[in-house]
Amino acid sequence: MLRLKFRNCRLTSTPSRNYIHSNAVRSNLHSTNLKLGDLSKSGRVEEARQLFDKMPEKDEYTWNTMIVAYSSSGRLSDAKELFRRNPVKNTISWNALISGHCKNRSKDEALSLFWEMQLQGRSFNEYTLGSVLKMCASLGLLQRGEQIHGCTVKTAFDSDVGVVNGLIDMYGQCRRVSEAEYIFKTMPGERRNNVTWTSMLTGYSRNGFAYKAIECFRDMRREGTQPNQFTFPSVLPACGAVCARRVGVQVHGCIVKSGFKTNIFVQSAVIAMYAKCRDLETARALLQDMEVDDVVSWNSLVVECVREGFKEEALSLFRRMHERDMKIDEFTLPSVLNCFASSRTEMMKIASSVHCLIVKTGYGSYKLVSNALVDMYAKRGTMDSALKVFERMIEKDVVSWTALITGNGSYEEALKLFCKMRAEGGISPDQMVTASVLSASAELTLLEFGQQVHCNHIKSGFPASLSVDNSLVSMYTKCGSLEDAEAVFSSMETKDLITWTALIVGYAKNGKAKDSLEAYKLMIDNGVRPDYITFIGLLFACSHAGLTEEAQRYFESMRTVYRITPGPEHYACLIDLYGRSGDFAKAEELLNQMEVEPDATVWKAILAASRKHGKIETGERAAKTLMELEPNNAVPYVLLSNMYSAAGRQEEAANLRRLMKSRNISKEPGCSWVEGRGRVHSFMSEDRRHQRMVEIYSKVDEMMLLIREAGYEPDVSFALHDLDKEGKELGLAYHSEKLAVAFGLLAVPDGAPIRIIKNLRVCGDCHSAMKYISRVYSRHIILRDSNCFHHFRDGSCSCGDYW
DNA sequence: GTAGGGTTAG
Repeated sequence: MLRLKFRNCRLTSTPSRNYIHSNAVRSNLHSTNLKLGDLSKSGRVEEARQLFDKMPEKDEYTWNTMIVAYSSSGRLSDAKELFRRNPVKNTISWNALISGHCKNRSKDEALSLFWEMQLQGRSFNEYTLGSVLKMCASLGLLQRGEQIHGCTVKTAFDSDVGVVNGLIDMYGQCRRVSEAEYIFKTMPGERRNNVTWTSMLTGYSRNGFAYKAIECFRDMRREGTQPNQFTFPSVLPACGAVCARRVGVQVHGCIVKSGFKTNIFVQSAVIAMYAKCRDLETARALLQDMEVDDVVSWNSLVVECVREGFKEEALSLFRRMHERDMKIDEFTLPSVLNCFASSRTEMMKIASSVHCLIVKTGYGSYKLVSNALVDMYAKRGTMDSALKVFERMIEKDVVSWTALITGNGSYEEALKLFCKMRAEGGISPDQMVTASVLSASAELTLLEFGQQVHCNHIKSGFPASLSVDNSLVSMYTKCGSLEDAEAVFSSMETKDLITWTALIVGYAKNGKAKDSLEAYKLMIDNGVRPDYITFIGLLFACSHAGLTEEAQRYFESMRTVYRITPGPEHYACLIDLYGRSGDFAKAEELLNQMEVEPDATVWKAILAASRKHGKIETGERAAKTLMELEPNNAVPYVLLSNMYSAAGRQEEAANLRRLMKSRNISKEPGCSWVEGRGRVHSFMSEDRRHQRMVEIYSKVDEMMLLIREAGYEPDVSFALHDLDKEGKELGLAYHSEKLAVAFGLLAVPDGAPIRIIKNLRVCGDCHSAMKYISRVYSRHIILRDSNCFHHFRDGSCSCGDYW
């Protein structure tokens, strides 16, 4: 009000001569300032500097425009120097300088200018906050961003829509979607502009919340806000991510109507969307119709062709890019390299020529390209080449490590690499590497390690991912921790075939046949089609629970309902079941009916059945085939020799043992291990290497005493042959699994289950002892042997004494 | 008339 009055006053008074003169100068200055601004905007900084130096008179605007010219072209020290010399500094001068540092990602400098500004008594405003927030967003500086958020609340700038937009974007880019959502939802609806909507949408889309992104797009239009060239490239990837082609087509229609059709960002996103929705034809046609050869659009199509397995098409696109003299970039090459990761060996020649091209063109120094090279070599099993590329990389990121970890054939090596990645610092695991490491932990049955990876993943704040959740379900079942597997399973919003199958197989291997079949029923009710693996789980469950009729029914439905040809694994389960339930003839009949070549698993089942039924002839056939299939396996020798002994054919038994010796085949030594406090404690039979050996042996003695009182009788048929009775009993007492359980009783806290893993099948005497131990000590003992899990609780075992 | 906020390709 005051200012208005003052202005009016000036306007009504008669202008003096001096005033007219100064007005003329001002108008001259004004037009030069505008010229300076134009030069700055078009990036002609040197010309701007020359003009600035020549100007006889300068005002605030002149100085600020020149600071902007330097600042936005990255000449930060020039900007700073000019800022220092500027006699008419104002808030805009500060903002211009800070914005330059923010755009240049000089975060320390930018933030210290931000604080310095305030120390010098100059308050920041909505523009300052906007710049700094954008920098926090693009660098993922969550803590700084939160600090700035605090400033906006204290100074009430959080009512400025530009600042709010910056906050939403910052939280979105720092993967804090719920914070972004909270700010978005609590602001008055009428204040949201299209930047607000687009920022929220982008937050959803980038963080894997595709459906929410699509919903956000609909709400935006419903509220009457027009989407623009920024909105479309954000919503389209969300449609692609969930294969929502119909929604994608609607968005496409909206684009055509809105006139953003020719925008290169929009167009490339449309092509990518169709390609992701497996409509390569439309994608190809759109690419053909484009007025310019846009490398991004071509790249998206190459990527999708690779993903859909059309390698030839991808390579031909790549060739055509060459022919059209398009600039191949660091995004084209990784997709092309992906073609070779899983291709035939003949293709490696082309792969080598692409690698040469990369070296020649200097693209080897691009992270994306090197990552793809590491990935390709690792997946092809040429780890030395992969490591060579990896070690030469200056800046390794989580993708580089993932390529190395996932491609590695050895699980142990994979975990070591993962630990190394964590130890070298600065790199936090993402969903891809988490899923991969969880699978490796599962294969090695490292529950504690898997749990740590799980905890880390929760803390990381990544949204739910199907592949991580599936790996978790699988890891927990493979480590015998069904409660945890169930907890993850029931927390999952979407489940796929892999999820259900992991649970079905998991229950089966943990002796929970009923739950396994129940889960199968639920899966079918949920409209999920079973596959080859699902049926292995189901038949395994049936065979271990003696459910002959059910097994036959499932086996039939495999072929008749789901058109899946049964494989050797399925036959092995059924043969095992018949053998065990006493129907040897059926087992043999099934063997002869097999459409596929029987493998070692099938012959092992036949051998076990023959042994149980004393069918030496079939046993001989099975054992001999097994000796050929697995020349280093001692099992067929031992089992057949035992069958001879049992039939009183001692000489043949001895011959077989001699043959075994002459072929240098020995029984794989039994080994049991317990995981504890980040260490694996392993025990062999009569092992005396452990640090707490004395304690462990006296615990074994106590154990044996207590369980004998409870009714346990040692079964010396499982002991070595050439000892007297007492020696045999002692030998039994110090079997690896008994040492492991004794250690577990000493080291595992009361109430927690003792988890043991054994490389071979558990010995019959140990199995019986474990049952007693679980009762006498009131402990849940979980023993995973080479075949399945045994949950010993209160004197009985989940396997129903069959393994 | 000077300063801030949203976008595509692995």
